[in-house]
Amino acid sequence: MTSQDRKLQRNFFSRNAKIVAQELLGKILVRRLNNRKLKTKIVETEAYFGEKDPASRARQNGNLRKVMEDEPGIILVYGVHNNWLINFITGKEGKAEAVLIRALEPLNFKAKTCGPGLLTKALSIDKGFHHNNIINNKKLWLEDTINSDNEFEIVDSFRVGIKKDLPEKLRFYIKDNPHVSKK
DNA sequence: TCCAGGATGTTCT
DNA sequence: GAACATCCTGGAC
Repeated sequence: MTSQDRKLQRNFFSRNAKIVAQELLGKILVRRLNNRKLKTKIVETEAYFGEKDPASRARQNGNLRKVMEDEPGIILVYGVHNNWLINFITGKEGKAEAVLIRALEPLNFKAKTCGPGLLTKALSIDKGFHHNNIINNKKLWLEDTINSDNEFEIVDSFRVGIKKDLPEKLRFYIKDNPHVSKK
């Protein structure tokens, strides 16, 4: 199996954000920085729905919603509280769904990645990645897990740090992982 | 009680 | 439409 085979393709993202959020857990996020590859494992995600989600800024920001309605696999970088947050567009076009990456586990380097703002700093992800494609990207992409490294338990809960939340559990994380921002 | 981080809200271009 | 500053919440000491 080549590295290309393990890359997550567009059909992975073209499903409901809630499903994609759960299946992204344990996947490998690779960031090519300078001359090395920084590998991280996704340990915490949240699903967002731009249209009816009171927590989503895409609700009032027309530009963000436009991106969320774009095709699945698009990277959405969003500035908040002087930090950058990274999302992946999911669902069918025009659906305005996205998955927020909240926490990562660094595999071959050390960094503080227990939070959406911290992980973007650790990987040098900024506004330059906005509206790029995760599927065909030279600097940032996702890979499926190589072997049976998928032995973990997924926990669902309500989202964190949000003023107005939906009455749904849209936050997912790997149980007992030390890099999750909150238990 | 203090420090750090975070899908908020406002302002500038 | 995009950038920034402030406020609020959660975790650490």
